[in-house]
Amino acid sequence: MATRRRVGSTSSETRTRLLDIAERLMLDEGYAAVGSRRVASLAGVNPALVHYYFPVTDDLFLALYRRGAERMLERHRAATEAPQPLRAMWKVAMDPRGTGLVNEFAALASHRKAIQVELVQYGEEHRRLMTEAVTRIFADYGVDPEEMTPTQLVLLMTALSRMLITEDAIGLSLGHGDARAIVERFLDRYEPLPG
Amino acid sequence: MATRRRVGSTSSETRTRLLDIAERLMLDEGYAAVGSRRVASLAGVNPALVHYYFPVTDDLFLALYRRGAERMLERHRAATEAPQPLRAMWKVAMDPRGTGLVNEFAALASHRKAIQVELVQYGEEHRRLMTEAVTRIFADYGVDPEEMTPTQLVLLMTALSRMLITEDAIGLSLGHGDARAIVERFLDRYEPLPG
DNA sequence: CCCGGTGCTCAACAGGTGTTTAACTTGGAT
DNA sequence: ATCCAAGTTAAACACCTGTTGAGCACCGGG
Repeated sequence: MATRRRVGSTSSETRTRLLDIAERLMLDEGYAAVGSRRVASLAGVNPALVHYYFPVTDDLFLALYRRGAERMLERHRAATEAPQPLRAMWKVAMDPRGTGLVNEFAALASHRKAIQVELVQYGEEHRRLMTEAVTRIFADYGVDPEEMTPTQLVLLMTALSRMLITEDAIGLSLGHGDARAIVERFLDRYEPLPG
Repeated sequence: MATRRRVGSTSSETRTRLLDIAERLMLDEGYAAVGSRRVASLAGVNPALVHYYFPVTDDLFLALYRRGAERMLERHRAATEAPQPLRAMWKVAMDPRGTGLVNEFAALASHRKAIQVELVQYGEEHRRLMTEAVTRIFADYGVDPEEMTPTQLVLLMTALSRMLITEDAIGLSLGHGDARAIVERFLDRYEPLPG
């Protein structure tokens, strides 16, 4: 029963190429456009090859998600070590590629249980790490928790960046300047720019 | 050329039922699950009937979107006339059904131009109306624009409610209490509860 | 009484999808 | 020189999709 078939190695260049294509497809046309046949044809290979590396399509999505999540985690970790860590974190959050993928996966998770589980796991870990980092930074800066708690800044950045990026993608930008100012006024107070 | 086929009346009960089913499907399984055949089978009718009311699938999506958008607009307009209008607006924004649909359509718009156009139009009108209402309310309450501008409150509510509802839907709620407090602390100041 | 329109179905076309099975090719180790 | 394993393909199965053209059943107005 269920003699598992051969599966391609994780370090294969082709595998990476397939993931790159799937990622671009997801950002350009949404998760519904991603599938073994579509990815295969864009890569100029046979659909069966996609299944050689990703036996079922959920495996493709999961691999894509994990790769993106780990990159994002690493970028945020690096941000906490920057000279102005809060600004660096905000910059990472405002990256259209990273946050765009997160948005797409959030939509996908609504009807793919395997993705949902992974999303929640990573989401909680990510939030925990961010909050811990901001807690240290706030202690350093002497931020009054009555003004803003670490959790609040983290969720504020997350919510605003997601909305701004989603809306920018469809060409809606009414009030975006004001929205950014919510976070940036806070940043100006605790991490003032040289100018 | 293009002899347009017969199209069912807008006031038909069946048409409304089809829209209701499409809406539930969209909320439960995401936009990718919505289509003429799927909707037809859930309604227990022939797929051709769906095309009788909605010649092509985009028509279904557009009708669904317009209905939802108008309902949402009306609810928000009613909220501005409530005794505590800011609280009422926040309550409307935090309704999972309405905001859930908005989220799903935002994802859909990325690869359906017709939807995108409609979404931007409605989005801008909605935001404008909300901002005007809040401007009047702020003038009434004497809110210092240094503390918060009307636009900022509108976008803050929108961004936070979208994120909270999206995440709740997949079972991620870390820090949500703190996030809600960002808005609710402001509400407490200007629209204090009786207790 | 029949005529026209409305609601609805049947059956099909044309295409897309995920997935599997077997087999081919190629390059390195033995 | 040969054997094996990895990368890759061709072909097919089974299914789901949007969409259409013709035609059915019914019902109210002439």
